[in-house]
Amino acid sequence: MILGPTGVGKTELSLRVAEHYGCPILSCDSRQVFRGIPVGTAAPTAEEQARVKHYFVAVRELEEDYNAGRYERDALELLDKLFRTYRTVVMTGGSMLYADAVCNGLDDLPAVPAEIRAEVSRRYKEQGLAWLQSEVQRLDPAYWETVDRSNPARLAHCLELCMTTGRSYSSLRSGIVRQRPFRVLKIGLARPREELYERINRRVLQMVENGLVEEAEAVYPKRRLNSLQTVGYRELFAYMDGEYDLNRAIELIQQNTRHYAKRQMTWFKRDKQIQWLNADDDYEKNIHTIDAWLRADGVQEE
RNA sequence: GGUGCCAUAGCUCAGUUGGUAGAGCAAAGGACUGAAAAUCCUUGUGUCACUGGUUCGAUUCCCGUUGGCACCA
Repeated sequence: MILGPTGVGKTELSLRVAEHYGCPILSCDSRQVFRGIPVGTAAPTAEEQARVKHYFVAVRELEEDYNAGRYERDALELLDKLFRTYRTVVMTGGSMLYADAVCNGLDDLPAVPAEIRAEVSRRYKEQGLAWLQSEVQRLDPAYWETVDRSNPARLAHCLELCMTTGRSYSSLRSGIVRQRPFRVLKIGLARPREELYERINRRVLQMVENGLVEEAEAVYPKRRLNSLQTVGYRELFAYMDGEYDLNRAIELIQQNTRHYAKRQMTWFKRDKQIQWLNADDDYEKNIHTIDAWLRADGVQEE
């Protein structure tokens, strides 16, 4: 598993590693799964996909309610097939909830019916955070003790499940780490912060040159979809709505991408299983290191 | 050249009837079990432009200097 903040350079290293082992790449990216937004999500290009077989890139419609749970199931099913042929496969991406779902597993939760979701979001809009808080307190006092009480997304999710199942959300959470029929080597790609931020800034400008604005215009009618609550699109939608000019939108995309990278990094810091590589080192050297790690783990043999 | 206004945190600005100052944004740190590129939490000492004066005490009042803006020549 090759991890790292957005813009560090995961794509090229992953391609080289996959070529080295003659294996496919599974994208672990909550936005690249969708069709229609390749530029803004820095999805692997046609040329890159011609080099190595990719999975989970541009395979879902923007309208679909894709999420970490579905990704976990899809990825496990695919891995089961792939491991019949390959000794090693590469998973790469920066969606850490998705990565954790694959490595550790999520609890089995039922799908929330659309009506319940709509009901919760309507009452939240009408009655605000206080309503979510008092409902969680009432329906799931145990969860109330541990939640981030000012986070509407967390509270709403708890309520949705309480209302769907008739049980408390906390009773559905086991926190069990699943055993997987494969071993995971987590490799982090690191780069000095300042350098990362410069790369991000440059990449955003490159995306605009590659047609990001046109891409956003094409999906503008679908802007309310969850799949489009994505850095690069939200800012351009606001620009199209006349909230600010294009230059401001671009500045905000750069800034919000930096924020996103920072959030990813706090996730990485917590995961002690990650072994780090320097993104500035040459590919030969990094692949050699990865090879050594895999051999030490007994995964690859000489 | 003259007159007026302005100069406070990286940026935009508020404020102190004289007792050394605070918001938003940025930045940094953190949380995260089906919306996760989402969502949320925490963190504000800065020669209050510079020099001198008045004062027990000046970022606050006064003189001057420098810089910016406006108007008049």
